[in-house]
Amino acid sequence: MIDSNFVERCDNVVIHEDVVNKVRDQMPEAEHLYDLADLFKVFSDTTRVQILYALDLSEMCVCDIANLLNMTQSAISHQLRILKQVSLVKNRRDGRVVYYSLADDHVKKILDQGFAHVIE
Amino acid sequence: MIDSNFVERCDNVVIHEDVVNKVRDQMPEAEHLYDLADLFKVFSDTTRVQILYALDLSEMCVCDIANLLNMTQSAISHQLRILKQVSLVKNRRDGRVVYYSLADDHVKKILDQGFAHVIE
DNA sequence: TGAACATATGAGCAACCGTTCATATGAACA
DNA sequence: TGTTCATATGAACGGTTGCTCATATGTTCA
Repeated sequence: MIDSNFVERCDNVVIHEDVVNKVRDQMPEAEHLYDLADLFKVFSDTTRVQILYALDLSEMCVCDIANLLNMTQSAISHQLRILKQVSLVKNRRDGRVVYYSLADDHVKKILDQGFAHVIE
Repeated sequence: MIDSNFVERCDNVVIHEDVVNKVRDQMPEAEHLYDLADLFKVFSDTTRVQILYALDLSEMCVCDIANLLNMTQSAISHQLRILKQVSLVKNRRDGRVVYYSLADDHVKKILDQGFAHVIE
């Protein structure tokens, strides 16, 4: 039960001023939370999640991924560009073929943490 | 170095057929990955991330959150509805006031896992 | 060098999303 | 009971996003 005094009407100021002040003090920096939402945004598309899980199993070239997911080479390439921009995947060139793989195992940890919540 | 034979031209079938088949076998169910992307979608908005971090610090009513984040009561209420639909927050009513809190500590784990990646 | 091929990329479009605005709901208090 | 107030919600609008299509880039090989 919250016992802080009702300071003002809600549509003007706050109801529980002390609670709001306490939370405001302890909140992480707004910029960090903005970056955090941006990070999750990358994980919020089915195609990208599928790509990341595929790359966790094996490094793959663009064409293989396109065939695995039954999608256009262009669509996959666009998504890989996004994943690379935020350093979730890295790539290496071997002749004409470009192989992609996960940038680090942190990526998998984030995926798995969410996955655990989904399969329950 | 991947040593599988080049089976077909890329724009028709696959390059590394064995790799694609192996990955296809080991991939999590497509439906799970779809749900996973949907879960991350909820975390992919700054407003919702701020709400979740705030609720981790203290249960709060709609009006307090609106004031904390300097946003409309309506906007916050819409977002809380989304968070409740996917069971990330719960609420209790006390008279006219509705207090929201995190549904479980799994939510914080997902946030923190991402946060660790952001602040590095 | 020129043809073939894997990949990258820019423009454009349709679908989705988060906000605002107006209004409805539901509880308290006079 | 009627007014007040906290919250909920539907419609609408502007911005974002993921795909397609066309084309560019860069490497190989004849």
